[in-house]
Amino acid sequence: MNIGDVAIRSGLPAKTIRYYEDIGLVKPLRSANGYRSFRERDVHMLAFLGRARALGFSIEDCRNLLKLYEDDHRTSAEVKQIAEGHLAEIDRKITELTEMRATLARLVDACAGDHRPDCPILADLAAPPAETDRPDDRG
Amino acid sequence: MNIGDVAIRSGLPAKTIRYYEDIGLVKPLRSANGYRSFRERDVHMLAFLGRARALGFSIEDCRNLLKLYEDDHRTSAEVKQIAEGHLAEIDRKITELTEMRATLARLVDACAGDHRPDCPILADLAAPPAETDRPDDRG
DNA sequence: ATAGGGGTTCCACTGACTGGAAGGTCAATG
DNA sequence: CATTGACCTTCCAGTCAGTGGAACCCCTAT
Repeated sequence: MNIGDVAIRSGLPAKTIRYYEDIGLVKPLRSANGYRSFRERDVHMLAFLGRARALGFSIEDCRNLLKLYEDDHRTSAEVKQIAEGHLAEIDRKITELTEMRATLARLVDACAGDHRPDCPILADLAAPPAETDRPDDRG
Repeated sequence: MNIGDVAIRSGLPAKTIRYYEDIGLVKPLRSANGYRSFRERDVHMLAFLGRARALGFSIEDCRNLLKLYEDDHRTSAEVKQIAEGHLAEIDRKITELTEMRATLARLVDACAGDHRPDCPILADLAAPPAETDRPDDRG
């Protein structure tokens, strides 16, 4: 099968598939005319990669997951460890974004958004208020 | 002031400060020996940039925010628009990550994580279950 | 013969830095 | 006066996961 058909069947752009070959994730055969020739197994692997990437796994995670997938002697513990690591990373990102969101939403809320130049958003970026809510907070 | 002191005062690595000069965000003077010479205003701008970046604003957003900050004729509406755009982007990312998290957590939960090779995580990546919960679903 | 719709390689670019090499400057010390 | 060490400089390469484009080859149909 040529790359165009594989792109359709795997849902990945042809460019991405070539890139995945470049970095050794798939190893399609070559036809006499130099075209890549994909077997069913390759298409399957590419679809696997597409789904793993959609879940946010890094390419290196994908490489390891694929290796485990192809390994009859794997243990589910190995797979789970990768997934848990990624889950922790996702949680870290969500936390970070949620904190950003809270600050930003507060500032946006405080901003009139009118024709005047006064702006709490810029004021905060220029010099965020010290945390002196409580009288005893670091003096 | 030399770049090392500015790095300490602004909280940004010297490398980053040089990069910010490279892309035109700050324009420090130069001493006779070729060293960058930062004024108070430069330090102030770099701290501003550091806080804007910490809120996740892109460099281009930062550039525009800084321009507005320095512009007496700005309107808070312009600032608010940038912030709201960024807020929407953050929300988009949180949504995306939350969806990934849900799927991944379900799979991790279903995985025994033991010595056996059977693994629902790999099974899902290989071929996610079709959405045929309801009998009439595209069946 | 030519047009088109495939395919190929290779290079450059993205964002926002970061690491490192090779070398210049300066204050303090022996 | 030479040297050490901490600072500074520029420039190049790498990160991550692709994406865009140029220049060119292959195959089929007309």
